[in-house]
Formats: sequence, C-alpha cells, structure tokens
Amino acid sequence: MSGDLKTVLDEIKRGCEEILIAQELEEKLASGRPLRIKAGFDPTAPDLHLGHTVLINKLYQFQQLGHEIVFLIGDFTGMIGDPTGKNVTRKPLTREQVMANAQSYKDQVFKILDPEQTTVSFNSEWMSKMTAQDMVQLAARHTVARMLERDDFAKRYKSNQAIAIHEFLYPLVQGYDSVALQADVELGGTDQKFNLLMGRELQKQYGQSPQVIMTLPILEGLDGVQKMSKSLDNYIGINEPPTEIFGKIMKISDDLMWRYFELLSFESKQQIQSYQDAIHNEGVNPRDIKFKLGQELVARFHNQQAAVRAQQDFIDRFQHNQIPDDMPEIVLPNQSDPWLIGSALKQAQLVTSTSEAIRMIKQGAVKIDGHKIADAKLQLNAGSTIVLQVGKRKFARVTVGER
RNA sequence: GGAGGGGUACUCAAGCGGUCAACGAGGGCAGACUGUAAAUCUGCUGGCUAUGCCUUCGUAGGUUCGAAUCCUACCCCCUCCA
Repeated sequence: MSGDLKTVLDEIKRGCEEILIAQELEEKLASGRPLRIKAGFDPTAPDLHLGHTVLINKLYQFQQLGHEIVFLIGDFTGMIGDPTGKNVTRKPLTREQVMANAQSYKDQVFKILDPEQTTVSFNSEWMSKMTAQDMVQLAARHTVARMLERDDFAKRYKSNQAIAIHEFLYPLVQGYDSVALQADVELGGTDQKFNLLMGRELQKQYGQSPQVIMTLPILEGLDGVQKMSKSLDNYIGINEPPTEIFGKIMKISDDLMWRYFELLSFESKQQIQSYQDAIHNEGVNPRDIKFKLGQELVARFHNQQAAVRAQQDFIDRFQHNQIPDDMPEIVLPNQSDPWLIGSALKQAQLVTSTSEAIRMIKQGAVKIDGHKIADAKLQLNAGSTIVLQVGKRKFARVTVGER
C-alpha cells in the first residue's frame, strides 16, 4: 500500500465507530474509480444540528477525494416508519411536503457538501414502481430468523410485544435501495447497523459487489454526556447565528473539545495532535485552541468574516466585559405607575416572571448600564433608555415609557 | 375477568390531617473562582407592584375549623393470577 493511500485511509476511518469490512474498503479505494457513497435520510422536515453533521462531514471527505455522494431521501420508507416498537405506519407525506423538505435539506447540507458532486434521490423512484409480486420476491430473500437478529425486534419478540409484519419491510426496503443504487459504501449512525448490513446481504443476492458499511457515532451534546438533541437543549443548530455557535463552542469542556475536533473539524489528525502538544508542552491556553474550533465552525455555516466577528464579539464581551452593540430593543409602554425593575425585566423577556426577577436581583445577577443593583423595588425613570442585564449573557436595551 | 401496587413541582423521589409552596437527589439558573471550560464552593429553583395574597400533589366530588395526606366515584400506569 502506498503511503499516500494510507494517509487517505486514516482520515476516512477517522471517527468511525465500525467499518465492515475494512479490507474491502481498502480494495475499493485502491481501485481508483469514483465510488458511490450512499447515505439515507428521513423525509421529515430537517433541522440539522452539529450531531447530524458528523455523517455529512464524512460524506464531504469522500467527496473531496472525488467520490460520488448519493443523498437518498427515504420518502417511501418514511411511510413505514423505522421500527421502534411504538411506531405505527406513518401517514405518507404529500409530494409537495417531500419536495419542500428535500429543499430544506439541500439548503442545509450544501453548507458542507458540494452540490455539483451530490446526487439527491428519492427511493420512491424505484419503490413505488414495484408490484406486489416484486415486493413478495424481495421479501422472499430474507428469513424471519435473520430479521429477529435485529436488536429491537429481538427484544420485543422476547418480551412478547407486538411486531407488525410491515415493520420487517423497513430494513428490506432500505437494503434494496443499495441494490437500486449499486452503492459501494453506505454510511449511517450506529443504530443503523442492521439496516446497513441488510443492504450488503441483498446486494450479494442480486449479484452485486456488497457495499462497505461505515457506522458513525452519535455525537455528545454540549453537556458531554447525552446525545446531542434539540429536545435536550444541548445542541448547536447549523442555522444559529455566528455569536451563538461561537459562544456555545466556548462553553464546552476541554475534553469534549477534542471529541468535537475529531468529528467536526476538517483539520488533519496531525494538526489536531499538534494542538494537543502545544497545550501540554508549551502551555498554550486551551481556550485559544477552542477559538480555532469555533472559528472553523462559524466559517463553515456562515463565512470567514462572520467567524472573525464572532470571536471579537466574544472577546469584547467576556474578556473585556463590554456591553454588546446589538441586543434586543424594548420599549416599555406608558403607564400611570412608575415601572418597577422586576416587571421591566419580565417585559424585556430577560426573566420569565417577576418572581424570578426578584430572585435574580437578590443574587446579584442584575445590572443596569453595567452597574449591579440590589434594590428589588427600584423604580425606573420614565423616558430614560437603559441597558438591562441579567447574568452574563442576557441583555436588552430598554426605553422606559412616559407616565 | 380476579388480586394487589402506584399516579407529588423539569425528572427521580419523600411526605400520609395542621408548623407544606411541599424533605432529598439530579437537572437548570445565578454568584465566587477561572479561560463565560471543567472541577469545586455558595445561593436560588410556583405566581403576583409581594412582610401579604393567589394557584399547585391524576380528575371530580365529599368529610373537617383545616386535606398532598381521610372517604367516594372516575381516568391512567405497573405487577401477579386466569
């Protein structure tokens, strides 16, 4: 194996949980022809966060090496619903909905992927042409025993929970997609392993060279423990504003930073290693390395200029304790009684209730124009404009109404 | 169909007639320390122009001066038996 190929392989394997079969991947890469790399996605409306981009980054890597990416939207499989034990058959989305969601995917993933080298396809293209006979023949290629090897099926079967027959079709259809696409490699999350292997099996039976499967880990969220998800509110959305992305990156722990470097950064492994060395050997502040990660990600989802600004904003605000330039502008309506600080904070949405406002004041978290206040019954001067601050991050410029 | 057990704040989980806006833990928020990191320490963690008032312990009634706590009905969850 040439040294060059070895470096390529190293980067391809980076971050992967499992590659089956690694040997075959090496052979396919060594052949020199562009490979077809498949990854499947739900047809539901996407709202991508960094966790989702782990997989997309891997696709991008392949793309950089000149391979063909097939971004497969499972509009047909979406009707079935990936078996979880609770899912019933989902309502099929209308064509319009599918197309709208597909567009939304494109808007998001093309912040990473090169549209020129990406084929977006829908599995209804071939699946909806199948006759009942075709479907039966496809089903005939697999046994119930094999299906029951899948973890969640096995569990449910053992505990006497219902498994509807159509649930078996999900892996079959997903697997058949690989046949239809003649995929060389399929990427997926670790939870997709069974389905990915199904593709291999079916390809063998259809006389194709079986795809290599690569599973990628579920990214930990900002807490460093649980998986990144919107519902746990430990995520960084790729559509978030630059200062948010940058700020959230700065908030992660040092340990998690390296994990993010491995899975999210396009820096080479050597480069990342050199960062670690710099911290350990030269006493470089890890914060400054974190800056690089923040910069890279903001630049990816916005642009280089925004990245520089986000960092400067961060430095101004937190290292120099400056009040930021842009913040929500709130006008408190005129009223006969003077505005009390508690209601004003609530009105400005810096707290959710006046009770919370009073608690915050007691804890010394509230500042007016940068000066800490202690009086929970403070009255604001009618007609004045002030900057209210709660904690380190929440600001609002407030104009107090006349009496 | 029968027999038990249980539903308490964001989550888990005490409380089993007044001192309960409800122990404790986790999470979250804030303060200190920092590098807005982690770890650690401290405080807070129903609402309200607020030494008081209002609403909350599955739902609806009832007993009582007074109920998360007792009674009745209903709904939901779990376990065992058939």
